Amino acid sequence: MSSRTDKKQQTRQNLIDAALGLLNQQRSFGSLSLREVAREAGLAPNAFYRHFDDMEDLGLALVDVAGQGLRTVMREARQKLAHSQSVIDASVAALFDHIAREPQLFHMLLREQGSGSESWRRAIRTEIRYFTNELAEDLERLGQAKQRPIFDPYATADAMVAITFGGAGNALSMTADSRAELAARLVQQLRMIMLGSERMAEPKA
Amino acid sequence: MSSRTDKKQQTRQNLIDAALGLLNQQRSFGSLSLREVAREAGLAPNAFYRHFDDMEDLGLALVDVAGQGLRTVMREARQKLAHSQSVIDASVAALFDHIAREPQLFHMLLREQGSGSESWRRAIRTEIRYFTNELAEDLERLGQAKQRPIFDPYATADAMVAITFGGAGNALSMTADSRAELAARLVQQLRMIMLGSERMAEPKA
DNA sequence: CGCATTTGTGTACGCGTGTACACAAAAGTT
DNA sequence: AACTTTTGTGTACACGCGTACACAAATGCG
Repeated sequence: MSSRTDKKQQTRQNLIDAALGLLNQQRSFGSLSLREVAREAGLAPNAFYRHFDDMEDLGLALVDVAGQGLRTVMREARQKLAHSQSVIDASVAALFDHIAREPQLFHMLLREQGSGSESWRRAIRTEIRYFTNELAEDLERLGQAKQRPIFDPYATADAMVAITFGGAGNALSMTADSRAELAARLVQQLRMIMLGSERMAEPKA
Repeated sequence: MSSRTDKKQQTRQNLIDAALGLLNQQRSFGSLSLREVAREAGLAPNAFYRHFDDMEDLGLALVDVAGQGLRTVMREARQKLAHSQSVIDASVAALFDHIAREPQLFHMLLREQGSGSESWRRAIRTEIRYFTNELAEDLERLGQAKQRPIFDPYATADAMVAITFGGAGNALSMTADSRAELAARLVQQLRMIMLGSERMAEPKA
């Protein structure tokens, strides 16, 4: 069975890839047209409706794909952790690798948090919160292991994520060299947050 | 003289206001049409060209307006500084005031950093860098005054700006209550950065 | 096989778009 | 007062858009 199901999945994927292919610094998802995406995917405009209700529906699918990719990166970063010097170095390196590999997905996730429909924005925020929560747990566990607890793990993780994603968003339109500089500065900034959070957790103060 | 010049400036301003009025969470600047803006401003479509070359030109004007507003807020924050407890509290409060007062301008500046033409993005980045540089100077001066120097003032200021603007971007789609919570967390996070930066500047370490 | 379902095509529609052109009314200039 | 310049209008065009409808080809199922 499922020569048909397979093919359907395939052209669905083609539509997703087509949309991603059209996204770059100049173009936001909101400016893509249904016909444009269908054309890019080699389909008649009407065939689009066999796979998605409308462009918003496609957009939600894209957020989903991007979110899965992000979570994969997190896992990779944790695996590398054992062999690397610090969580921070490993995480930043993994993230920047991912960005270099699939910039369009990040473009979506980072740069269109503020546009689009309500459900669209909520989906993106959910993905990022997911990311933040897992980092918060990591930080807390790590702090206990090191006997150096941190202050308000969620706020700390949130700050780190904000810095990292903000930086990553800027990295999208940079040369490889500038990216390396940015990554180095990011590491410093994350260290500041880490140290500051530890300091704020110290008794007395 | 200049009954004409005045009137021209006036309708130009009308076009700018019309564009801002059309911007909200759902609508990005890139999705506005020339006709739409002209309509909102009570003008025939063609009259648009008497004031701007095209929509991109209008966009650059908007960035300019937003940037001026931002710098004004900075100055206000510095003036309040003397009467307030900390730079951080004062700055965050001033910024959030401004956001509540003119959300559309911030929507533009914060949420469309990553879309639009090259010149558009560069203009926005320039405005933010301006902001960051002035903060860096403040931090350095303050550190010397307190005998508590900070580490790499620019990187520190950059981290603070990233956090603040990231938070401010999220605040745009929040209720007043949530905003207050967010502002409180922001203050904590900025303190972390401050403390961490001071720690990193400590000799030996 | 024969019929039903699914996936995709072609045509057609009404609409909003950017913008070109010709023109009107007002303001500035001499 | 006679002119030029500036600001805005009205009409018109070709285009891309979303989507409705009728139909073709392939696949799945009895």
